[in-house]
Parts: sequence; structure tokens; C-alpha cells
Amino acid sequence: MQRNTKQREVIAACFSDEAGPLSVYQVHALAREQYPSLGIATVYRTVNALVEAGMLVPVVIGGTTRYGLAQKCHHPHFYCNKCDHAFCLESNPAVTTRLAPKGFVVSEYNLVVSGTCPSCTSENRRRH
Amino acid sequence: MQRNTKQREVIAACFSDEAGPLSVYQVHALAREQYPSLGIATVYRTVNALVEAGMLVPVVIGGTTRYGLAQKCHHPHFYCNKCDHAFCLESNPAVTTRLAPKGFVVSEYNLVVSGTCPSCTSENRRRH
DNA sequence: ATCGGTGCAAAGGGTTTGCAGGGTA
DNA sequence: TACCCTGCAAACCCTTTGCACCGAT
Repeated sequence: MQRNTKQREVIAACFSDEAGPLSVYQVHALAREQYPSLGIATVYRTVNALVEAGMLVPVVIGGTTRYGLAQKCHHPHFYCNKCDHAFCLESNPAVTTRLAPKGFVVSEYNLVVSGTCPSCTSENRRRH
Repeated sequence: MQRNTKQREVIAACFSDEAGPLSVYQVHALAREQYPSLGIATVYRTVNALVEAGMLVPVVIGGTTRYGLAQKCHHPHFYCNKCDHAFCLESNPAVTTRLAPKGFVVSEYNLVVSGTCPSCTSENRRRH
């Protein structure tokens, strides 16, 4: 039987508070603010358990795996090269339909668009 | 100045011969058939150099980075979970346009659809 | 008191780097 | 001959695992 611990509470809270998917490293940094002795292995174990449990889904962004809430993250994401933040995008029906030609059985898809986010773009403009 | 070596020739040929993008591991295995003493470090260095040179582009598929010819691989890919092979898909105009909302500057995108490819699907059918 | 969860450190897998020797130009 | 490239091994991440202790039930 599963037990409730402070560590799990803090880790799970990171995802509820955040808009976009987080890497294990980011979760560790965030959660440590509230629980400094938290070990990285615990984050890995907890995140993997939450994926198994169906609460989180993995989203691969630029070679790094991030994790987002399942009910929020079955859709495209935007990755900002400047601030290293990942955003959730609206699901685009045109993407999900007719993705593969005849004969290919589609079970899922992963779409990551990258570039510069609005706030990094405006920061850039201010400098000119 | 860059020099032509047998190793580079063999590695580059792997990509010309292949339909889909390859992982470093796959390139190493393929290239070793023609050059058995080839070291994995040389494959990493050569592939990275070819990406720098613009000949190859990285395609992240299921957490693993594969590499494909630049002129062939700026488009969606299909990953077969059964045979572990990556296929190139036709570029879908609906995907490349209107990907991100206003304010986001898109520089590139990575779309991987996964499931079962035609030959693995038919193999499955034969067993029933 | 039990036994699942945690932190630490070691082990594992994939990728990069330092170095001496070899091969291209 | 010069010096870029290669293979080997060590170094480096990132992630998982083993183990003894801690703490929720």
C-alpha cells in the first residue's frame, strides 16, 4: 500500500503550480525550496511512479524528457530556446488527423515547436 | 582544412543508403560492416561535424536522438514501436502553419508520430 | 512493529574529451 | 613533414539500483 509523505506532496505540488512540463532537474530545484534535504533519486522514483499511475505524461523536448500533468499535456508544446521554458499549446485538429499515410497505425504523437517566447521576444526588442 | 578519410566516407554513406534517420548506435553498427575497427567516438565526432556542416539534422525520437540528411529530414517522422525503425513522412502544410499563438516566434519544429508500421501490422495479422 | 519510502553512494548507459599514434595532403 | 583524424580509455553527464535507516500506518 502506498504511503503519503511530505516529499511526494511537495513534488506533486510542483506540477500543479506550473504551467508547462518540467524536467527532473527543474522539479528537484523547485521542490528543494520547500524541502531542502530532498534527494534527486527520490524525484526520479516519484516522477516515474506518477507516470505509472497516469498522473504525469513524459514530453520529450530537445532531447530532454520533461513531465506534465496528463490531463493538461496531451497536446503540442512550445520550447523557448532563450529562457529554456516549455509552454503548452492548444491542440491542433489538423495535426492529429491524417498524420500518417495508409498502413501506418498511429498510437500517439509528440510535437514540439521551438523558437522564442513572447516575453523573451519583447526583452530583445527593448534592447534595440 | 578538412581531410577525407575512409571512416568519414563510410559513415556518410550510411545516411545516403538509408530511408529514415539513424541513431549513433545504428550508424556504428552499419559502418562497422565495412570498417570493423571503427570506434564509437569517431562516429559521434563525425556525426556532430556533419550536423555543424549542415548535412545532417537531429531528429529526437522517443528520447533517442537520430540523424537524417538535412535535405530529406525537415518534416514529420513515424516511429514504429515494434521494429524500432524510423520513417520519413510527407510534410503537412497544416502542421507547419499556425503552430503557435501570437507572440511566439517559431524557428523550427519536431513532430514524431508513433505506432505500428505497415509491415509490422501485416505480420501481426498473419499470426491470427 | 511493520514495511514502504528516503537519502546516500555506487553502478549503468550514453556521450564527450585527452592523448599518443597513424594517415592525408 | 605538418597536423588533422582516429582509437582507446578515462571522464562526464543523467538515470537507476542497493542498502541501511526513517517514518507513516
